Amino acid sequence: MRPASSSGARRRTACYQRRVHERFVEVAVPVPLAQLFTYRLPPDVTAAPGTRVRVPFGPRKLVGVVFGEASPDSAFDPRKIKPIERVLEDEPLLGEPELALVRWLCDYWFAPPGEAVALLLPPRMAEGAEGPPPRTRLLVSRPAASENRPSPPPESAPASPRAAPLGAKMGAVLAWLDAEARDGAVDADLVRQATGATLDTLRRLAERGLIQLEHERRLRDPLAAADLAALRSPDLALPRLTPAQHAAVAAVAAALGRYQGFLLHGVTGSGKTEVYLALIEAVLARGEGTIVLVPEIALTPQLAARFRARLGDKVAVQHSGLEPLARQEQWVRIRRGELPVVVGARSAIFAPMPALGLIVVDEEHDPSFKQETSPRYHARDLALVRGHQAGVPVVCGSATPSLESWANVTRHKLALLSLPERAHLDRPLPEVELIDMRAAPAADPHRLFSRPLVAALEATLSLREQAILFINRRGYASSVQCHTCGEPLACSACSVAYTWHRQRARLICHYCDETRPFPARCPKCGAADLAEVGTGTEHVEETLAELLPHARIGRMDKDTTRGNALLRLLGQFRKRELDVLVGTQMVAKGHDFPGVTLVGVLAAEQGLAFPDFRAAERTFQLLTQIAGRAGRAERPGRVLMQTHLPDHYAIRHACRHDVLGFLDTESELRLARAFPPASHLALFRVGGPELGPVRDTARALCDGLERAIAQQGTRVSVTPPQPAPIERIKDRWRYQVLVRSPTRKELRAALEATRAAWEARPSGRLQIALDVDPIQFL
DNA sequence: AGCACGCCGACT
DNA sequence: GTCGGCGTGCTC
Repeated sequence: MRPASSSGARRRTACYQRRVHERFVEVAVPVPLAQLFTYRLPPDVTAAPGTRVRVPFGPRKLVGVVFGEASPDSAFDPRKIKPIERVLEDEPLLGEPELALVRWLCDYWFAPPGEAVALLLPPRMAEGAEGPPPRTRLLVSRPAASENRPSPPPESAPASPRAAPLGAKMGAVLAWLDAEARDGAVDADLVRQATGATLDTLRRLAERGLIQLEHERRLRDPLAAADLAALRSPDLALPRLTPAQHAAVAAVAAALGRYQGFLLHGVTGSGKTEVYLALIEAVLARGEGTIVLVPEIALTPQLAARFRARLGDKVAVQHSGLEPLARQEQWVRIRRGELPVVVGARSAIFAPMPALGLIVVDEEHDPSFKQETSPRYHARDLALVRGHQAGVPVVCGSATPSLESWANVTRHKLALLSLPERAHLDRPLPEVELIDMRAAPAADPHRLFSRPLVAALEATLSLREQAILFINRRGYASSVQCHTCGEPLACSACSVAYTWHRQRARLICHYCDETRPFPARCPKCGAADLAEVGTGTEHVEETLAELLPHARIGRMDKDTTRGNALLRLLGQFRKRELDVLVGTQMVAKGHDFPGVTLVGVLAAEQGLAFPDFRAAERTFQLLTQIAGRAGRAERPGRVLMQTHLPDHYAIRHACRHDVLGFLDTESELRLARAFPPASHLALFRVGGPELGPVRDTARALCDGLERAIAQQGTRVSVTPPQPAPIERIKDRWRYQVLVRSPTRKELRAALEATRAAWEARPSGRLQIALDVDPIQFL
């Protein structure tokens, strides 16, 4: 022991004690920076991980989330550490499991923690708002006693306000109530609408005791009862499982209570949903909850309705169009355990489900599970992580599994469950006929329809059956070209041709939404020689109307499904008020149309030319899904696929419904070309208003990566900077650098080593974005 | 992402 | 003479 003067020792002790009592926490602050910030906890203040705190951040105040205790050996200058200003709640809002999931996300996708925690909170609460206020509605009723009560004596009339003469509005309200709502209460809004009375009138009536006003607390129900009735499909009530379904349910049920990943491969119509429902019921019986992830587009209320019909009001539905307050309220109710089933798109993986028992990812191959804006993450992959962390099984279902999941089956990371037969349908999958458009006789001058397809449509209609026509392009023409100079009309802000929308009579850029009228002359050469090129849904609809004048035709694409129009269209088609539905890939997803016996595909090869190594996979999945739409009820189905590329393996395998054959072929190609799942990718996107700096930044990034790789001696490779397939969007140039590695570890090492280069914001209005496991390459 | 600071052009 | 353009740097 070192001797010390008593005063010095005392000073040291005091200092030491002060430091011991000082506690620091790491806070995720809502800024796009890939780091946590350390704050001092004021004395006697505690903030467990998952608590929201208000903190000073530069010149402003922000609401962040406590991630954990700061490590004492933090390199950050302790004098610069600021204290937390306020702790927003006594009990942590977020649980440790959810925080662990977000930590994993940040680590794997290099995402800013501040942006990632926001995924865990409903919209307003991330900004510091309190929990959702209870929503009430005002109810109006006549007091029961008033009917028998004698009218007030006339002599008291001038003195008592009760007896003051009733205004016309007041009288109308009373009359209306007596007529329409003798017993029970009515929504005040309804009364006001019917009688034209104001809230003030109602209040005055209430003061006189002539009516009664009361507030009723009500829950926001995202799925109105009306939708349920309209969409209930007739074959819902068939809970008997086929042997294959039963085996799948048994396998997963046996794994409840521990982690196990499953790939449920079931052909279209094999009843995967029935398997999910049986499992969810088993999980509910254990007192646990289930998260069900569905692709964005499949969030047609149809699936939700089916879950509701079976599971009642235990189901939370997360809909992208859900109002913030409704979403907030659902979040609270899920957290309280009142809604043990959550059905939602990718963000539902963050649902605050207590006692999680199972996670289901339906249509696991769907690209919409990948978020394409920061924080970029893949919900299917996160589902497996959450399942692993929580120790619960995860079921990924698809008729056309992704190559990634298929590889995981091969590597024994996922257990394969197969539903080879269509359930409750004595029909095999429909026969698919390929029509080689290079040889087939055309039925119309534009050669959109082959004669066999038109004949099949006529036959279908004459039997009073329905058809779906699939063309994966919206608008009328995919471009407008000058015959004299050959230039297509292009958007001024994007390197993209305008799409011609004849119905709106506008040329529209699908990337920046800029529109302009169809010019009389070519803006380049002045010739009045502009011609439509390439076919979209509008053109198909129009041509079909000419070929089949008596057919009732509906069109379903992004342009016709604004707001509630999608539901209306689906309802009309289901009720057979339409004979033919022309549409983009929307028509392929999940809708169950019992009356459809014919499916026509207009350009099966469309999409194969995409500059994306998954182009064949996408096309195969889309065609297989479309083909599965035919003949789902009592009648056999028929599929006709028109194509100019009848020999392509994606099309051939789709025609034979040969999923395993496609997966084999494609797996080998991926291996040969070193693309995922045979390798791991990361994509850097550089964007900015001027080409030069963008290209230079991409170049520098590339050089830095190559130096790091050489130094590390790994097998990672980097492509030279290349313009993105769409080189310019919204007046910004776009370049990309692709990093490829045989192992995840080596990929990460290269990315980590160059962190400083891509994390710091480059000068100017340049930006660098990193996308780990990219899906979208445009 | 904000927000402040700072250094050069056209206006009350 | 100022108001304001957006380049640059920082945020525990």
